[in-house]
Amino acid sequence: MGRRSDHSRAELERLIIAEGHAHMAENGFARFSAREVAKRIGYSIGTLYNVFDNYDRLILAINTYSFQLWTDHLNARLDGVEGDRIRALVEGYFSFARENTHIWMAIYDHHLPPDVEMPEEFALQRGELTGIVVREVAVVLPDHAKDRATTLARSLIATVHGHCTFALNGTFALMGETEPMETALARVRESIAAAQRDSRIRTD
Amino acid sequence: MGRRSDHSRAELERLIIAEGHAHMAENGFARFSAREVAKRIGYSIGTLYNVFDNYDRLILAINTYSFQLWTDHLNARLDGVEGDRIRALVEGYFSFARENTHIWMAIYDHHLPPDVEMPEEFALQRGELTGIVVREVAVVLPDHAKDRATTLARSLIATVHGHCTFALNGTFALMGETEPMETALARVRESIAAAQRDSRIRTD
DNA sequence: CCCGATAAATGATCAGTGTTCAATTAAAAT
DNA sequence: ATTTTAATTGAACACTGATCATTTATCGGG
Repeated sequence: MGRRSDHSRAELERLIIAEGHAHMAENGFARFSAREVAKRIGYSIGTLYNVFDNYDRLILAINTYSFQLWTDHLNARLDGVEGDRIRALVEGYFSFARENTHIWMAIYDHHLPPDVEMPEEFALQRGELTGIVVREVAVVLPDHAKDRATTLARSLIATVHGHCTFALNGTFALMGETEPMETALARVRESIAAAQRDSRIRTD
Repeated sequence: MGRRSDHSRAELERLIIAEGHAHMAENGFARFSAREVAKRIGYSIGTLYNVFDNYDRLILAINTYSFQLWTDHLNARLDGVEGDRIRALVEGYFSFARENTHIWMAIYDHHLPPDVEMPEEFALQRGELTGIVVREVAVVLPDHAKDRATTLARSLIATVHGHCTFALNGTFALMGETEPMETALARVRESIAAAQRDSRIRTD
């Protein structure tokens, strides 16, 4: 058939991402299939490849959408929390991963081949999550240490990420660790406290 | 052909792992192929599937071998270091990952399906790496806190792992972080210092 | 109203994958 | 020499990502 008025290019793109996302949630990265996504949306593989011209760009779009949901999840968790916003952040990181295991893992299971590049718009969307953390870390740092917020935030994300990874991939279970989230939070607290102390020394 | 005297079962197994490991190092998890490994060792796919009766068990064997090399790498790095053994540990973690990117990533790219279980021997081999870290962490903790070494070590491995992951998968580059290893070491130092302080308080 | 022009959608086709298993082959036992 | 045993094979199957000539529908102009 030719042009079908029931779906514009943009709509089709969103449809593919939505259905691809659902398929990823159900099957995970290893069993994901572009053909299956095509079936789900009721189009042929050809059409899917017209919109996303290769597998990696499709996965990239789906994973970027996951980042969007993750960002929303974090913001929702933070909204209205007056006291311990750092805890809310760590809990939000973990709970999204726990409630969307396949989705979360797919983000890190996929590695861009060197010949495919990340669209800038995607990189920006992914960066928003970092932005949230940077802002919250900045709040708990003393004035004279605010400039360290970005560096520290990136590192704390990595710390929490490592704990979250081991929690979901079974490494912690194998090691005997039973409360990964609380452990991650403890590490984050220690590093923030150290940063607070550091700057106090320099200010006194 | 029937039984060929040139390779015993055990030898064949080692040959497959060795050649599979080399193939993994060259191509990475996504482009790894059992067929290609069969070609490399000069046997048919059938033979390969007689030794490792599915793909996951083959990858499991290759990745466990990687853990063995990683453990050796860490021990070599630690050997003779009198002063800063914690730094040696973190540097060893990173340098192995950096020098064996595909190999290291494959360990975490592969997820065991629920119906395939990890052989106990493999789990033990993988646990040795943790053992090294636990011992070294115990050394720097005061006597009254030695019992916390295991818990803390697991958490510190996760911390370093998170930083290493972001260093290799491009997340840190995207964020602007340029010295992931030193950053990871800083976090580790803070947490060890906190553990040392904690126990001092309880002992005073 | 019809007819090109344009754009969207198709699916057979290709090269590759993991996996299976009846058939083959070689060695060992009798 | 013959049977038994075990290792090895590779064609076959159902799938995958990717391609692209072909078909199909819509639209603009005569």
